[in-house]
Amino acid sequence: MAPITDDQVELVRRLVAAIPPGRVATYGDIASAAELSSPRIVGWIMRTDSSDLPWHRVITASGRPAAHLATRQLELLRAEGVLADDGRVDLARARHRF
DNA sequence: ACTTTGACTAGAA
DNA sequence: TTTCTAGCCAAAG
Repeated sequence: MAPITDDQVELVRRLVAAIPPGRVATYGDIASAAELSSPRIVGWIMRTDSSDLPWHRVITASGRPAAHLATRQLELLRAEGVLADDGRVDLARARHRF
C-alpha cells in the first residue's frame, strides 16, 4: 500500500472534527472511514496534531480513552453528556456512525 | 539503514 | 472479565 497521503491526514482530521458533541468514535472507525491501513496512524495523527480537534471524542475499541489521558478525557466527555460508568464509555449507545 | 516508540486492534488464553 | 500476543505503520533516534 502506498504511503499515507496528506489527503488522508486531512480527511482524518475532518472526520474527528465532524463528530458531534455527546458522541464518540473509535480509532478503528476513523481509520476505516479514511481508508487507512492501520488505526495506529490515527493515533499518530492525534499525537502529532491534536491542538485544533475534539480529540476527546476519539476512544479505543474497548470504550476506554488512551491510558495517559483517561482522567482528563473522561471528564470532558462527561461534560458533554457521555456516560462513562466505571471509566468506560457505552460504545453501543454513544458511538458515532459516519 | 536499523531499532525503538507509540493517543491501536482482534483474537487467544 | 482481564491480560497477553502478534500484526500493524509512520516518525524519531
